[in-house]
Amino acid sequence: MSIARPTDSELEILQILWEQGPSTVRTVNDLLNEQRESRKSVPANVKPKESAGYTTTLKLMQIMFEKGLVTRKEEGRTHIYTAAVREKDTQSLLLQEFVDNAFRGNTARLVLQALGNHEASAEELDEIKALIAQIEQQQPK
Amino acid sequence: MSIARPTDSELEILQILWEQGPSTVRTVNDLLNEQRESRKSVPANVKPKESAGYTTTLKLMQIMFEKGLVTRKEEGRTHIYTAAVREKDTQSLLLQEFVDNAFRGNTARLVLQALGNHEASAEELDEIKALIAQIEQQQPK
DNA sequence: ATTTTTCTACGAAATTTTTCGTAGAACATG
DNA sequence: CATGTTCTACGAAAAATTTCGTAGAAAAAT
Repeated sequence: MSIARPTDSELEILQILWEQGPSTVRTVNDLLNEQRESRKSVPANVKPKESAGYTTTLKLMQIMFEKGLVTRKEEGRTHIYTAAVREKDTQSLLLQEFVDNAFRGNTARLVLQALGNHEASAEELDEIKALIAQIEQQQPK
Repeated sequence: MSIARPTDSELEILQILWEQGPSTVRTVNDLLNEQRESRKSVPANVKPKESAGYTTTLKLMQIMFEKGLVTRKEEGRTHIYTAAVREKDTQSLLLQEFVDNAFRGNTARLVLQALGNHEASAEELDEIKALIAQIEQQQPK
């Protein structure tokens, strides 16, 4: 069986687990709401979500457990949740899907669009140039 | 009022309108199902959709009309639909949302990931290098 | 002139995703 | 120990998206 695709809400929780490491529902819920609060001011944000109730987050994490997106272990009365999928792998999966849906599989156009929209720093550009050079090296011609 | 965000199914229809230009529901539905049929063989495809019934596509396009994603004009008994949003603008919107959700706004990482996953051709790489050079020119240092 | 096909409109079922209320157990606090 | 807080479990409502059935008008085919 392959890795289940996380929904948007599930992804939000995974982000926190990746960043924080193993956490309780309480911690995840608190951080989630902090983030949502601060993102309200970001102009580029289309539809900022409201603060999530505790049981909402709990239920989501239980579903993620069933799907195999997270593992958990009992620590006294509470559960400690850990991401069961790697950030890179998940991003790769979602990116593949996204480039198919929105760019018809044309990765180059996505990259160009991303670079075009975005105020790229010199460091970022250097990083990208380095990667390109590396790819060119591997597949010469 | 801002541009409504298309759902996945709506995006699929927009893709066809962008590619074909103004079309009837019949045409869109036929092409849609052709595409879905051929995509079934693509291995990277997670959950290939089934063939869509005619009224399903009709209903979707009616909804898109209400949302302002498409315009239409009567041509005898039938309607000719036209995309009311530009492909670039829509991609830009969706990309912004995606990079926020899946990469926490880190565009550089998305670009690196995209280049890393993808078998980039020399032409694509050249194109990207050219754009980078251009950006560096505009914001020297 | 019937019958069959092809449209639109539209309500509503089916699905998927998200949110929440309630209940009961464990724990903490006074 | 009584009271209030904090857990999990779980059903089910709410919301968002997708799919489809039915009806009626117009057009095409027989």
